[in-house]
Amino acid sequence: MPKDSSSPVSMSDIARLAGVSESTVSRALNNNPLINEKTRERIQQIARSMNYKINESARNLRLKRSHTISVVINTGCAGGQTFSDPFMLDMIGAIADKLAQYKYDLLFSNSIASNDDWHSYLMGSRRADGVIVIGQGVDDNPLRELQKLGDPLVVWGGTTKPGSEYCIVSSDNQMGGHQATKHLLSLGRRKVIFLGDTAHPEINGRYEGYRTALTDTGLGKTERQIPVSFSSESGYQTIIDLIGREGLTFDGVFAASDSIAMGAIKGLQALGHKVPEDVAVVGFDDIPIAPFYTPPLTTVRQNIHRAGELMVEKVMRLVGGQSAEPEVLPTELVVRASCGANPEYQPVQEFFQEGHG
Amino acid sequence: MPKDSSSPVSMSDIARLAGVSESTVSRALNNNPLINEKTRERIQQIARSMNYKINESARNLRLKRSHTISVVINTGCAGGQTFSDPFMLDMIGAIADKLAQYKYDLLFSNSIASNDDWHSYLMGSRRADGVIVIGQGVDDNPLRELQKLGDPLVVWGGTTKPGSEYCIVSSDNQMGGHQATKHLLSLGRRKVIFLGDTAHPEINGRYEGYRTALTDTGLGKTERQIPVSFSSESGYQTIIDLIGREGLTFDGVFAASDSIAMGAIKGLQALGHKVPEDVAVVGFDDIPIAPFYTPPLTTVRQNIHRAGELMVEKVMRLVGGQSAEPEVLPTELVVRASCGANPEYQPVQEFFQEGHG
DNA sequence: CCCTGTTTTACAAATATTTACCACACCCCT
DNA sequence: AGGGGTGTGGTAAATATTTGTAAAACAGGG
Repeated sequence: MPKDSSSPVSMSDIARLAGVSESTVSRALNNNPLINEKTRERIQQIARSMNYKINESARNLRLKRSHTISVVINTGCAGGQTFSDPFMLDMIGAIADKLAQYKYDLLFSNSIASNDDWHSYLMGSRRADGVIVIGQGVDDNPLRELQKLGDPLVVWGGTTKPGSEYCIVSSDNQMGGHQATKHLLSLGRRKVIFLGDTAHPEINGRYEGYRTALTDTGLGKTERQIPVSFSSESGYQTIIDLIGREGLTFDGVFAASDSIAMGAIKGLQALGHKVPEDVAVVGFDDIPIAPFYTPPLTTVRQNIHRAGELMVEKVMRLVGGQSAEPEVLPTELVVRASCGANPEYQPVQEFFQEGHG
Repeated sequence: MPKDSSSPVSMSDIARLAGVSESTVSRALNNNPLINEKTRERIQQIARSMNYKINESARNLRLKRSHTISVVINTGCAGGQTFSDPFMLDMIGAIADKLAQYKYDLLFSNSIASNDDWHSYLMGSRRADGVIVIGQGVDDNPLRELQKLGDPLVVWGGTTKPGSEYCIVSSDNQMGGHQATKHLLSLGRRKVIFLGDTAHPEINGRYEGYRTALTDTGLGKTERQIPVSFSSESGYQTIIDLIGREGLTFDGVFAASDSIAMGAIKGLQALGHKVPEDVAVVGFDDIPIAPFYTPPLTTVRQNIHRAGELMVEKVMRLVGGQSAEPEVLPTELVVRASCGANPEYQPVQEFFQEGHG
C-alpha cells in the first residue's frame, strides 16, 4: 500500500525516519561527499523504500531554474492551425529524445502569436531555462528581442539576417536548392519554376540555391518564383491558378517542401499533365510518405534527427553559460521518380539499401 | 531599461515600492476582494510598469500543483522512433491549443518505455497535475496503474477493456470500420482484406466494424486480417509479400490508417495492379495529404480537433476533483477516388464545398 | 469619549529544497 | 594533555509565493 496520496513523502519524512537532519538527506541523495558512504546508502535505501520523489517545484525554486526547455513552432501562420507538416513532428520527436537524455523537460507551445511578448510568455515566469524555436518566421523581431534579453535561444531557421545574432541551426538550404535545381536542369529541363514563400529565410535560402543553379547554367532569365504557403492545398491551388491563367509555360517545378510538391503534382495531374514526362517535380524534406507517393517524390533530404540533437546540445551550452555557434547541416538529393531520372524506382530498392532504416 | 537580468523583480520589490506588505501585493494581483480597489489598481499598475512576472515555481510549490499536463505518445513502439504519422501532430496541436485556453502548460514526452514507472516519471515529482496519453498501446497495464494511483488520466484509445476504468476518449472505430467496409462492399467488392495490428484496441475496433459489415452482407467467411505496424513502409511491404506469396486474391483493402493505405496502394501499383480498378482501398484518419494522393484517398475522417478539446476538458475536470465520463466521437466517411466510387474526384471540389475550411 | 462592527492591511507560518556556516568528535602530534 | 586538523552532520537562512489570523484604522451611535 503506497502512502496516502494526500501527503506525498517529503525530505523531512525521510529525515525523521533516518534520524538525521533534512540537510543530510539532501546531501545524501545528491551523493555529496560530505556525507559518509554508510549513512548515504542507508538514507538512499529509506528513500527508495518509501518511493520518495523529489519535489521539482521546490528544487527549482531554490536553484532558480526550471530544468525545462520551451519548444515553439513558429511557422508564422497565426492560430497554430496548419502546421501539420510531418516534418515538424519528426523534429519535435528528435528534440524530445535528446532532451530526455539530459533529463530536461520539454514544454510545448504552438499558439504563441507574433505580437506577444515572447520573453514573458516563455521565460518570464521562469517556466523554462531556454527556448528552441522551430522556424525563423517572416518577422524575426521576437527572436532578436529574446536574444537581446540574454535568454538561451536556438533557432531552426535559414541564414542569419544582419543584426540577428541568435544561434541558428539549419540545413544548407542553398546547397539543397542548388542540388534540386541542377538536377532538373541536368535532365534537360529548361524552364523550372520555384514554389515557396521567400519571406521565410529557410525558403529564401532554397530560392537562392535555385537561382544560382539557373545562372550557372546560363538560364538566369528563366527564373520564376511563386509565393505559396506551407500546405498541399496551397501548392495545388497555385498550380491550378497559374496554368489556368497562362497555360503550361514550364517543364520543371522545385517546391519548397514535400507537402507543396505533392499538392502541385496533384494539380498538374488534375489538368492532364503528366509527371514527370510533361513536368518534372522535386520537393524538399523527404517526409516519410515521399517514397510512396505517385510518382515517388524526388526530394532533398534534411537530417532532422541530427538537427534536433544539435539544437539541444547548443541550447544546453547556452543554459550553462557557454557560447554556441551556428551550424549548417548538409543536404542530400534523393532521386526517385518525380524528376524523371529514375522511372523504374520502387521503394523496396531503397529499403534494401538502407536495411529498413 | 529592463531590470538587471540577474535579479528579476519579485513581489517584495513591488511591496517595497508600493509601501505595502507582500501579502497585500499577492492579494491585489489575484484580485482578492479583501484589498481596496484603489490600492489594488495602484499595485497592479506598479507591477505592470516593472514588468513583473510571477514566479511559477514558487507559486506551484505553495499551491501544491504544477499547472501542467503531461502528454505522452504511446504507440507502443519503443524508442519513440516511428510516430511521425501526421495524425499525431494534429492531435498534439489541438491539445496544446485547448490547454493554452486554460493557461496550462503542456509537457511533452515520447520516449517513455512500457516498463518504466509511469507514475514516477509523469507525476511523481509533481511535474504535472494530470496526464493525457495518446494511444492505448498493446499493453495497458501502465495506464491501469496510473489510474489506480488516482492520477488524473485521459486516454485517446479504443474500447474499454474489462478492468480498465480510466477515462477514454475515442473515435467510434467500429462505426468507422463499418462505414469503410460497407462502402467497399456496396461498390461490389467481394473479397476485402483488413490491414492493421488488432493488438491495439483502437485498431481492433476498426477490425470489429469491418467484420460486422462482412457478416451483415453474408460475407463473413471472406474475412482476412493481416497485422501491419503504423508506417507506410509496413503497408507497402505487407502487400508485396502477400501478393508475392499468394497472388492477387482480393479486390478491396481497408487499411487501419491513411499512412498504411498509401503504402499499400504503392505496393499494388508496383506489382502492376490498378487502384481502384483492380483493388479498391479505403484508409482511416483523413490526414492532410489524403486528397492529394494518387488516387485521392477515400478514408474515414476522425474529428481530431474535437477529440483534443474533449480530452483537455476531461482532464481538467479530473484535476479539479470532478468525474469524467468516457466519450465516443462519430466518424465520417469521406469518399474520394481510391475506392472507385468517384473517379472524377478532384480536390478543388472539396475545398469549394468547405470554403477552404 | 468609548464601544462595536466593518474595512483594510500587516504578520507569520507554510510549502520542499539547497547550501554557507558552524559545531562536535576524533585522532595524531607535540 | 592540549591544540590543530579532518571528517561528519546539524542549524538556519534563502528561494517566492499564498493564506489564516491578528491587528490597526475608521466610522457611527450612544
